[in-house]
Amino acid sequence: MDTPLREPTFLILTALATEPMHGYGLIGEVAALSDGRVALRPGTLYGALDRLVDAGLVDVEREEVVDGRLRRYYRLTPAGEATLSSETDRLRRNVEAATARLRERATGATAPRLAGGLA
Amino acid sequence: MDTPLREPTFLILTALATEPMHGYGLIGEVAALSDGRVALRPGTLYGALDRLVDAGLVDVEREEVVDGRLRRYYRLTPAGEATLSSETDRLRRNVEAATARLRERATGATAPRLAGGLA
DNA sequence: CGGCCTTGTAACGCCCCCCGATATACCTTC
DNA sequence: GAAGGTATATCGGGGGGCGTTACAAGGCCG
Repeated sequence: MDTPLREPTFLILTALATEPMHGYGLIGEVAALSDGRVALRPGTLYGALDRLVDAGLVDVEREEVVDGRLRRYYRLTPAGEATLSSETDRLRRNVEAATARLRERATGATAPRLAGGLA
Repeated sequence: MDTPLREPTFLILTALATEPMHGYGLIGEVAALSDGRVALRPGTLYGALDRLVDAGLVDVEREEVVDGRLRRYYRLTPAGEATLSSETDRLRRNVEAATARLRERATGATAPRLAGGLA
């Protein structure tokens, strides 16, 4: 998994950063994190969790049965924390670059810094 | 296009925010923007540009022939600027959420705010 | 008792991205 | 002046994450 994380995956890791949660609970947590913008469906969620477990970014902390339903609790691994951290940095740099250029544009500036500069 | 932009597309829009550029030039500009992390290949670039033009986020400003080679200059449209702006906001919120949780975790805090804490 | 809620499973298609190969016309090199 | 490299754009194949839909199974509520 050297591909950059997509939004659903990123938010799942973020949700798990605080404390372990079970799959279905993540649906609500991710929705809360994203102000309701990202509404995960089961197919998306469990597919992503399986991939994350395969990649070693997340593991199963425990399973319990509540009211006859299985609850499987997922937890962020140290590798998952490292990945979330570096992905966050990557996104932050992109946000800063875009913000700078949008601001520059808004003020009508006409002096590009990076453009075509270094071959 | 209500799907979130992926990184290559996002960086292309960011590169175009400063001034119109031709396709091949964008390869270098996106590389510079991302500190060399994102090295677009022609197939990726032009595919993305075609999709962006179809979506109305980018249009062709002009074409010129230099040294017998065609240069097609692409420009950010108002819709493209709006999209880039809102995408940037979205990313910023994600970055802030992840940063907060990672910091909370680093300091060993055990008081989640959003999480279904009372389970 | 019947229907809804909760939690997890399974199968299928789409779309974006990645890559490699190709076309062409200059410019350099010998 | 022919051969090869460079700049610029095009085309087609393939893969992986995500969305979607349907389904299973057992409690709770009316």
